Amino acid sequence: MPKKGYHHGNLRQALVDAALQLIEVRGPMGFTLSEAAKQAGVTPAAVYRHFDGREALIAEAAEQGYAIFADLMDYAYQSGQPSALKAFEATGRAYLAFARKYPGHYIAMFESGISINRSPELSQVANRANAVLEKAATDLSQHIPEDKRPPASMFSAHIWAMSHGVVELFARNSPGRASPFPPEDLLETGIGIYLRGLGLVQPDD
Amino acid sequence: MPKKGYHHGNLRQALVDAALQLIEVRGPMGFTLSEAAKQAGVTPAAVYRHFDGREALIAEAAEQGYAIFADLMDYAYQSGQPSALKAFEATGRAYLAFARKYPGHYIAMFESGISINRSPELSQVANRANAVLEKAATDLSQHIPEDKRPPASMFSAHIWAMSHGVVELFARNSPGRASPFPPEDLLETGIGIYLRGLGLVQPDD
DNA sequence: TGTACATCAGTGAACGCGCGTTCACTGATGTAC
DNA sequence: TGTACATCAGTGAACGCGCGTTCACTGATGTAC
Repeated sequence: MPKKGYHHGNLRQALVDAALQLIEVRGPMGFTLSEAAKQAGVTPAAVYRHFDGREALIAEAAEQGYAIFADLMDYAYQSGQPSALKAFEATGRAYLAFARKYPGHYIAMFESGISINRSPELSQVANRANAVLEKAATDLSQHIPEDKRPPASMFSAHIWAMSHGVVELFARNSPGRASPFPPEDLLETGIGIYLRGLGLVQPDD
Repeated sequence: MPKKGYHHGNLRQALVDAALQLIEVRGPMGFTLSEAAKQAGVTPAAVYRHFDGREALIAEAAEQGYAIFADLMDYAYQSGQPSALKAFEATGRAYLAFARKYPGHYIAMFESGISINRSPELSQVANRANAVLEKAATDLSQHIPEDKRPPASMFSAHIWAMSHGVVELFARNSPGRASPFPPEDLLETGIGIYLRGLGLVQPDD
């Protein structure tokens, strides 16, 4: 974060980065605009040159998070092609990998309390992320006999819920609530059992 | 909340109740000691007659929540006996029912950031709640062939994760993130598919 | 039953603090001539 | 290349606010005699 004198050069992004780090360390509500400004080497008032206020800064952090998230999910999905099953499993892993690698973004997105409908840009990029998971679920559900096929959106909601639950309960440093299993294993086996329940993987695999 | 004059009568519990309501409305960090005191009809300083401070008040709310939670889970478990399957499914439903009926407690327990190891009493009652779910999982896993039986604690972690995920993503009023399905249905079907994956319910059920 | 007194729950004023936000300003940058 | 000037990113002082916490106090309660 080199300060080049009076003018910063790239303050906007420096503020977002500072916010992300603070959100990660202090929690979604422990984040303060003033501290983010200080960390970027700037007066709190300077923030207002780039953002409408505290909330707008968090929203930008979340928006960038959703963009990374969507890219990651999409990459995972592509990497599993042409197997619908492999693609689906890869997106599941990508979810947890994202939460681990970008905890600040993850918190801004899911725990900061900002509404997804705050701005058109935000809701658009959030929907893009969601669409990847739903696409993977739709592909996969083609392999289930039509009459016992659950709606793909339900299917993806199940996986999303389990992934999110694993992250929140076991992958965050919630003191004293550590699982006896690595979160990655927990999610992998959980999704495996779920898919077997759908008849998508063989009982003896 | 009748104030009986100078002495309140049951201020301690009134403060906990006020805290719960505020936590529910304002979020885990939006809660303030001063506001809870005001809502209980009392000076902020009066809180210190009953609690060591802000955190202790939240911890008490969480502790009461865990106690209710454990009772509810236990009741559900008992109500399903002697069928291990029915007992297990009932505990799953009880999880969501608790989150819906006691949102303030739920948030204090899982989203306020207080550590479960803050006090022996807290960790004890939290473990009691957890133990019920694990017991139900253990019972049920007896019906799985021994060689392909996952550890019961993994099993219960899966269900816990999915339940928690459904609550956080779809049962809370996260604006714009509403599921197209009622959370209860989502959890019911999700657990159903998972149990089928374990070979515990028949494919044609 | 009535009085004296110990207990202790709640008061109210005060504290220092950091917050988000505003405002008139200043000084670095880059462009026009 | 050098100068004048417009632009605008960041300053720094100030604001009002509500927070958690402390303290010496007061007055209601309930018990001993």
